[in-house]
Amino acid sequence: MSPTPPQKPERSEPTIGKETPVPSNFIRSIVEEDCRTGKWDGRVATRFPPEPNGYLHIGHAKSICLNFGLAADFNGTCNLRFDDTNPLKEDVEYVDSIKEDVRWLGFDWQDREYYASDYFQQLYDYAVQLIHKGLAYVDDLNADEIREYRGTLTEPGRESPWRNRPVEENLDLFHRMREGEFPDGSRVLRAKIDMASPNLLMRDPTLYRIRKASHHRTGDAWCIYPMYDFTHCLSDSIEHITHSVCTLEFENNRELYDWVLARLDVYHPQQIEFARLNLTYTVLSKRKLIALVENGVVQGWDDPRMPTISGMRRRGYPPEAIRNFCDRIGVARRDSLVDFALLEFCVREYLNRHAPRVMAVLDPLKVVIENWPEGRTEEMEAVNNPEDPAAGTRKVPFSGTLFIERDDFREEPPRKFFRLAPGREVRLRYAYFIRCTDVIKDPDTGEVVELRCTYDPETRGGDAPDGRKVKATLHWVSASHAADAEVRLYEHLFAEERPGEAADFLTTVRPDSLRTVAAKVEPGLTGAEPGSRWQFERLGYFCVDPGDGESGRLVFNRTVTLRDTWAKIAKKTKISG
RNA sequence: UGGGGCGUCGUCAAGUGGUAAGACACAGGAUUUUGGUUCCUGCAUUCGGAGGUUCGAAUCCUCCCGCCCCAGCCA
Repeated sequence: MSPTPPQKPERSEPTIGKETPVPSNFIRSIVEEDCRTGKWDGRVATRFPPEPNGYLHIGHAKSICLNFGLAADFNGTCNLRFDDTNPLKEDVEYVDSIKEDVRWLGFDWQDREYYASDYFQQLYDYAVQLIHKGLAYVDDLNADEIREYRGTLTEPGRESPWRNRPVEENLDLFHRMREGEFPDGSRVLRAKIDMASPNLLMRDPTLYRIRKASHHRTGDAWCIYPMYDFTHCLSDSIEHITHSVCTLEFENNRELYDWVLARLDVYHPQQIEFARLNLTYTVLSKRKLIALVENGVVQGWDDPRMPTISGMRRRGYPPEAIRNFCDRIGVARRDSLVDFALLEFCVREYLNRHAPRVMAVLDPLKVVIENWPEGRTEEMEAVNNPEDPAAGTRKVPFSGTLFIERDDFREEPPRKFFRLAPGREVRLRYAYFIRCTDVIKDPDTGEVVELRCTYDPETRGGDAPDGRKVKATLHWVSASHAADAEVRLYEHLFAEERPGEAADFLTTVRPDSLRTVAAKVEPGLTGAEPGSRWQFERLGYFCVDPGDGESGRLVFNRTVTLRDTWAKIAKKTKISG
């Protein structure tokens, strides 16, 4: 007998459009006002400027949705620009993953893929201009000395002895820095601003440093590299960005950007800062995420427990849900910690409407129907998605030997436990009512190893002609027809709501964030497409692992559980599940 | 204790002088062949605190308190 072919799995088509209108926020208001007054001639040009030194995470998604969303809604453009000014930390692996993730999230930068490294010559020329104007100088102080001279939060800094070198000497030295005449760390180019500024970033910030390292894009063409602050504001200027949206910690840098752009007398975008995203039970700092990967706490950047876009993709989070989440959390200037439950809500909301239902038993308990005709198999008709009539129905084989969920049986049922127990009758979804007549245990361990039941032939499909009711409906799988699958059950990676606040966040990692079980799934799932998303009825949403499904093995990652009212009752009444 | 920011429900978040939206979470209840979904209902007499201005303040003023960011040749 050939099993029903897999249903059409739920898959996301990348879309640029919004599912629901985006709630407004102070940045949209500014953009709206600027369009109204014609401040930028009605132009809206944003950009998403990642450094290719790590994978994108949900915090980046907030910025991506904001910047691309602004562009889409105001008929503008959003550039993808890599701020790749530090060859020591950056790599093409990261630029590739970033592009893939932005695309997967549903955004399109068309031909506007830029790299700060493409501006190196122009940036160099700008630096020379500053030197000409007496606004930048080559400093021979080393890193330690520069730090000493900088002063502290409460004390002004001191001027470097090299600060007042003649322009010609600075020009010559800077040129020779570029030519590779000096070793790494021996000299830097600094802006000549104000060593007594209360804003430390204005105390003669470094503009260029010597780094004889090859760059993933420019190779060995350069041995001096511009600093982020100098590069970033000028890159925005070069690209004629109108609204340079960034996170709050760059507010202090704005004074420096204003200084650079004003002294160079170039196009001057408007910077607007917003609060970065923080999520409960997770960390979002690049440093900490790298630590998780490098310490082997997780299996890689795309481990389903990671808050990275690639991790969430592998976990089964649909891009639509992530976008919706980003729209719901809002954009404001106050520090915030968003409840992870909101993300899960968005995931469930989307998956409820789109994921086909299927039956799978994660912790199988054998059930033998004693009055079932020997060798008989029936095809039960099951609804693919009650939320979507167009999803149709499928056939699921039923026989006299089944598996049900071990959690669905209790020898001594506690109060409010509606599921199977000795003598009790329940419904098997889309099949028959069954009644438990006997419990078979392992004589040594006392563990329940099998249930003997009888079925009522009158209840085919799940309704009793005599109108009698049952209080529970259980999912099941026919033992001889079921397919084997490995199912990975994920929990939060961290035990603490704010792991980042622990002295050592690695100590808050849960040892049980991943549990792997051998499950029995309905035969139609055989050959399910990698990345496809399903609802295992009564359990949760699961996604076929895109990577580990080779050699015909079926591997599912649990995306998120269904809301579980029983678990809440059980917990509340101190009944262990 | 220099400078820059921020403080509205458990968590996000509207509100910009006229008498506290919405969402998540949570708690009840209805419907249900997923203890799912859906649907009702409840959930800030109060906006970090104290004064003041005003007929009227979360919104204006003053002082105070708390939290975040900045001392990379990282971004």
